[in-house]
Amino acid sequence: MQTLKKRADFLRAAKGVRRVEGAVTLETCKTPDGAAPGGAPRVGFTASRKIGNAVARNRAKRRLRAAASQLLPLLGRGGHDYVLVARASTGTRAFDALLADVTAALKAAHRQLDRMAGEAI
RNA sequence: UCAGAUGGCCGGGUGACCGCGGGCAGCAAUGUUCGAGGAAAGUCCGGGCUCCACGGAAAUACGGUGCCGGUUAACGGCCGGCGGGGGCGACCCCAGGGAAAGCGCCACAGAAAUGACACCGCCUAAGACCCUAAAGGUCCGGCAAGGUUGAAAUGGUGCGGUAAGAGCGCACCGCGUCUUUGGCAACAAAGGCGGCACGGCAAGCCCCACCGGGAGCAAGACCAAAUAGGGACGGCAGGUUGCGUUUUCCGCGUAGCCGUCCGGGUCGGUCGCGUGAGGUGUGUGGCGACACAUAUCCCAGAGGAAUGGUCAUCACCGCGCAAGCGGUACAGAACCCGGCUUACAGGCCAUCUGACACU
Repeated sequence: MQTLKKRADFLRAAKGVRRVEGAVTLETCKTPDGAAPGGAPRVGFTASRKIGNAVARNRAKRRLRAAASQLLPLLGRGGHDYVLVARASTGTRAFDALLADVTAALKAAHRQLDRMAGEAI
C-alpha cells in the first residue's frame, strides 16, 4: 500500500470529504490522475501537537497504521487518497473500538462521495 | 529497629502468530541478522567535522570566565584542597579577584548614612556672674556612656580612670601591618608593632587577569529531467525587410529558424552517515577526577520518519474474603562526542551518622 508523503497530498485530502468517528478523523478525496499506477488506494497519517508529546504522537500514528493495514485492503476504494488524523483518544482507545471507528468513518465517507457524485450528474 | 546522609544501579521479563526499518546473501521468491534513552528532552556551555572570511601578531569594542592546585581534546564540567555559613553528627550550601584608581548609589525610619552626627540625654571640675558661707542658679562650656531608628551607626567585653565621659590607660578578642615557620599555592599558625586609622554595594558603571573570527549537516560535495537567459560549432533561409553607420548610393554590422555540444543548476537522487576523544573485562599508577597497558566486542542509521496489533504466562502495585479486575513512571535517536540543567511510578545495592535495645 502506497503512503502519502507530500504536504500537497494532505492539503488536497483535507479539502475533500471529512468524517469524525470516535477516536479518528477521516479525510478523503480522489487520487489525482497518474499519481498511483494500478489504481490502489493511498493512505496517510497525521498527528498534530495537540495529541501530546512525540511519544504520544508516534503511538497514535502506529495504531492508525495497524488499523489501516487491516481494513483498507477490504474497504478502501481504488483511486482514492485517505488521510487518518489522530485525535486525543487514539492512543488509549481499545483496538476493537478503533477498528469499528475507522470502518464506520470509511462507510460514511463513501456514502457521502456517492451522494455528491449523484448530484453532479 | 527507627530516623537520616552520601554514592551508584534497574526502568518489566519470557514465548507464539500477523506486520515495520536497515545491513548481508540471492535474478527473484525468500532467508538471515540488527533495530531508541538515562535522560534520546531543554538546546545552556565545550569540542570534532564542513564552508566562508583573513599577511602574521597585537590592540580597541563586545561577550564570557573569576579562591588555589590538578584533570581533560576542551569547558562555565569534574576531582582534591582553602576560606565563609549551617547541622549533635554523617554531611550540605556559597556569583568566593579588586571598594587607599575613579564616578555613582545607600530608599523608609532616624539626631546623624561618610567631609559622619547631637534629638532625648549626661556633667558643672576649671573660668565669669548672682547669692556675703554652704547648697543652689545663670552664662561660657565639656561629653557621646545610656535611649530611640535602621540591613548597616566610626571596634567588642571587663577593669581602671573622670565633673561627666572618651583606646584616655591596661588585659583578652577583633582589625591593620611587619617578620618567621609550614604549604607548589589558596591559606594557616606563632611572634612583634600600631590605640583603630580603613562602613556597605562591583548582580550600577568601572579596574585587573585569562578566553573567544563567523555560520552551521537545511553545513558541504557530487549526479542531473525541465525552464529562463548565455556561449561554441554546423545546417537552412536571405540580399527582400527593420535598425545602426547624419542624408542618398555602395559597403559593412546586426536581428530569424533547426540540431549538437558546453555551461548552468530547479524538482529529484547519491554521498556526508557512524571504527568512535567507542563500549566491556583485567592489571598498573594516583586520595580522587583520570591516565597508561592489554584482551575482547561491532552496538539504530530513517527521511510523512522503522518497535504496532492480538494472546499466554510470570514479577510488582492497588481494590477484593475469593474468583478476578485495573495499573506499571518520565519520555522517541535525526551529523557525532564530553558536560550541565530539567522530568521520572516503583524498586535494589553499598558506605557512613545519630538514637534506642541486646550481647
